[in-house]
Amino acid sequence: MSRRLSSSKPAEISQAEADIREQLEGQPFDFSAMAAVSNIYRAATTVRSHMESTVLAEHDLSWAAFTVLWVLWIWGEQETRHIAQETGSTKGTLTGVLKTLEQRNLVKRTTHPKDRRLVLVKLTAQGTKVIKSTFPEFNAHERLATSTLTKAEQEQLATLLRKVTQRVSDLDAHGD
Amino acid sequence: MSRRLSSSKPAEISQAEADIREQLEGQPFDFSAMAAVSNIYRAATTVRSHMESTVLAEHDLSWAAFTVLWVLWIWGEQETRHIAQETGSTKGTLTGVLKTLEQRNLVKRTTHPKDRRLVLVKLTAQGTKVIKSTFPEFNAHERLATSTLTKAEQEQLATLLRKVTQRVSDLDAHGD
DNA sequence: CCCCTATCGTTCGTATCCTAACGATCTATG
DNA sequence: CATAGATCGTTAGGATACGAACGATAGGGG
Repeated sequence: MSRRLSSSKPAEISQAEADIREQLEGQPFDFSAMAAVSNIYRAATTVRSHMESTVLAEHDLSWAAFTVLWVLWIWGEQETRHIAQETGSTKGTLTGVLKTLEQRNLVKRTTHPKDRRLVLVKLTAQGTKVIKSTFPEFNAHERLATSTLTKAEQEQLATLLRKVTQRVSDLDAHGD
Repeated sequence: MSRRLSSSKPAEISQAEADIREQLEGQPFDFSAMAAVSNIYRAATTVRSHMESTVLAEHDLSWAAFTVLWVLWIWGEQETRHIAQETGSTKGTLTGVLKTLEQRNLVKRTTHPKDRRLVLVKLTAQGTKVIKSTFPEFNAHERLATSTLTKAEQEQLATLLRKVTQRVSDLDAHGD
């Protein structure tokens, strides 16, 4: 929500909490839940924009394009709908990304031989080359980004985040 | 990066790691760093879209508009540049958001009396009413989203994320 | 007192991404 | 077989956000 909730100075965070409680005039509210959500969002935008302006810019790839190449690289030829699931983007978005990637000769689209509604996507030799050279650099930046955490903390961070994602997905699905 | 890295099934995550290592052909890479970053991004988009489609849609507010109102509510009248810092959006984006909010009579813009380059923004009575009614509901959803974590885990999550954000900000600033 | 530089908010062009509507294709049912 | 319903990818339109360029304003140095 606000930079102050992501501050590295504990005093500033405490002060922010006090400021909020003052405005709320005694109404109950969950500060730790708010701090967690705020920081998820802040960290995500910070990391993403860092990646886009460094590694991805060098290789002229958008975040979405990189993710698509990566999924195809690791798991091979995929139907468009599965790529959408894996990358977390919608079909509509994917159409545009795949169009661009195909124009740049990084992926190849073919209609499924058994079901002509489906489209199969796979890396070209050029696409394989690009992702093979981009990924190690990308991962090096991920390593840098998390280098102030111990390995155990990195794993704990991922675990906690999975629980949040899972919980929200359940809420969206069941609507309760 | 991929849904599989955010899976709630440990076996699926382990399998994903194995698949990646296979493609990498022995090249070293940092899985826990990747898992952490992937899950930050996944959690952020999941939570944000949940908020936008529930609480914020009901009150007809975008994520950015909500954040602006919240900052003004807690910390009072602000210069535009400070709002940009707090909310983490650019000046250009903010101009648009503020324009919309002002048209809806939720905020009021005035030029700074001492420095005519600056624009001061504050909530109107209507704006105060809107954020006062929206925030408790927003916070309730934040509480729901993090309800599978203990309070200590929520705090730990925020702490770890702050370290990542801080680290990446430092990287961007010093360029090393 | 007058430029030179810096800073602020706005504007404009561009990129990304989502939703809704659509046509093509497949499948189940009778 | 024929047809109704479901599913897939594409398209079109709109919302959001960023960065660069710009005009207005302020403050320091000669």
